[in-house]
Amino acid sequence: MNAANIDTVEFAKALSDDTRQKIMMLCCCQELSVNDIVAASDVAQPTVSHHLKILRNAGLVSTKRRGKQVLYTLNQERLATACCRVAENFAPEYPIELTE
Amino acid sequence: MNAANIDTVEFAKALSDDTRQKIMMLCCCQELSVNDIVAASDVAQPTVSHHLKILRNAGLVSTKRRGKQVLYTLNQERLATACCRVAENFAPEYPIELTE
DNA sequence: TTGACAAATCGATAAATATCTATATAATTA
DNA sequence: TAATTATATAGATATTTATCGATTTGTCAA
Repeated sequence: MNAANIDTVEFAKALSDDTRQKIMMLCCCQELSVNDIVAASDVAQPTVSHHLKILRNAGLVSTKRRGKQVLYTLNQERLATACCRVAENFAPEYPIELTE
Repeated sequence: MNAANIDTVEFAKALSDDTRQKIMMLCCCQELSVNDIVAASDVAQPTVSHHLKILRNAGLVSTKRRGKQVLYTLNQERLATACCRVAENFAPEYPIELTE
């Protein structure tokens, strides 16, 4: 009920944009508001929201509201699991594991 | 000189299409001609060639000519390496390793 | 060298997507 | 409640991409 329901096409689509990868790097290991991300990127606020929605639909970010702000953070576990799933599917001869 | 030069956006773009993932599954663990792939898929030959070109540019398939045919096979090592690279970048708290 | 087959490229078209401005919704504060 | 701030959504536009039919290029065999 976790690794099982990863859609590898949706996962890859979510990853397949430079702006989104930048956003992902930004909110990796920390919680950032949308405005924080806008300030750190070079696109407009609605564009950031658009990308965050795609990432959220793919399960790659989690959200939490703090007052007026919505905080986003990268869902690293999901991401690592999805990477393993892709490798399982397409590189069965090179087994990959989540260490620890 | 291997893991280093993986462009994670190019990698994700290559993965981010249903038809391409089907093609990848087909030529995983075996060498297939373009016609073999066309026969096993539901798209036209130029479309298959188009997708193979994208996969080849991303280093995800290797080619070999056999007479009139060109054989394609999935580059599993590259794929596994790319998955690890993505996980390293975006899930540093969930270290992943190529076992063995 | 001509004919046949395999794959790649070209050019056109349609669908998907990234981006923006304008506006709506949500939450807080005066 | 009205004003303010933060985010999401709507609608428009431009770019990218997937797809196809037609053609070209490459390889082999008669």
